[in-house]
Amino acid sequence: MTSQLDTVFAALADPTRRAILAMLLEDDMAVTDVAEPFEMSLAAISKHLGVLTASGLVSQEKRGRVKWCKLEPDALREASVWMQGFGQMCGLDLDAFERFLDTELGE
Amino acid sequence: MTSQLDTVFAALADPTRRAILAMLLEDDMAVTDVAEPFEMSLAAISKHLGVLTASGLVSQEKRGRVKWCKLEPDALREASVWMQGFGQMCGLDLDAFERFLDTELGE
DNA sequence: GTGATATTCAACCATTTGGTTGACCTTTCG
DNA sequence: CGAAAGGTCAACCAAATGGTTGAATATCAC
Repeated sequence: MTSQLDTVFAALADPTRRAILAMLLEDDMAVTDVAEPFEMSLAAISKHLGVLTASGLVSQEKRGRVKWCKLEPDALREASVWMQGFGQMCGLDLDAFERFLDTELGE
Repeated sequence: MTSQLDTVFAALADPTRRAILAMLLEDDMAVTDVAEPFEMSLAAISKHLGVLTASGLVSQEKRGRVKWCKLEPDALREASVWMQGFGQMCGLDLDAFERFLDTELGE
């Protein structure tokens, strides 16, 4: 029973994967283009994208021979809500926070 | 050069460790008391606390034969900021977020 | 001092992770 | 058609992770 929190935090724990997410912030990208700036094999990047996809942080859609990678920021919500329970937001009304996220992120 | 983000997110990726953090939210605790509700050895919990301490999320202080564990919520800040950056880029209205925090935290 | 309590250490084990390479499949292009 | 481009798969490897035991180290209580 490995929760969404487990996989999302684990996905975020790797600097290469965080860099990929940052790149996808700009725009959707093909796997090859994601791999380009990194000094590791395409297969390695493909694995990282697999981890990100499994966590829900990225979605992939194949069009022709190109597989497009798209950021899915909604997957960060659960993790974000969990983190708000700590730190400077200690004592925050989590229900209200969730309602806030709902309106802000739409849906 | 393994960054703070790496270790913090990695620490958060384990459900046992998240549960420990939630317990420490209530109060400081001795290692043995932290371990009590879990169905694993004390040594395993000691290791988890080691991971949490290495990440800065927990500090430990030995008084007598008891080692007290204390939550360090400040260690979450960097990770929180990183995640908030995504919300920002993804269209989250940070001003509204700040207003939300103001009302939630009072004053 | 003896013994119980609190905690870590060391060795071990199975599994996962992050990377490599080379073969493979599909799609596009000339 | 044949060749190149886009990706994945499979096998392998080293290192890290998460757990176990049993011994070791302090400290406290009698």
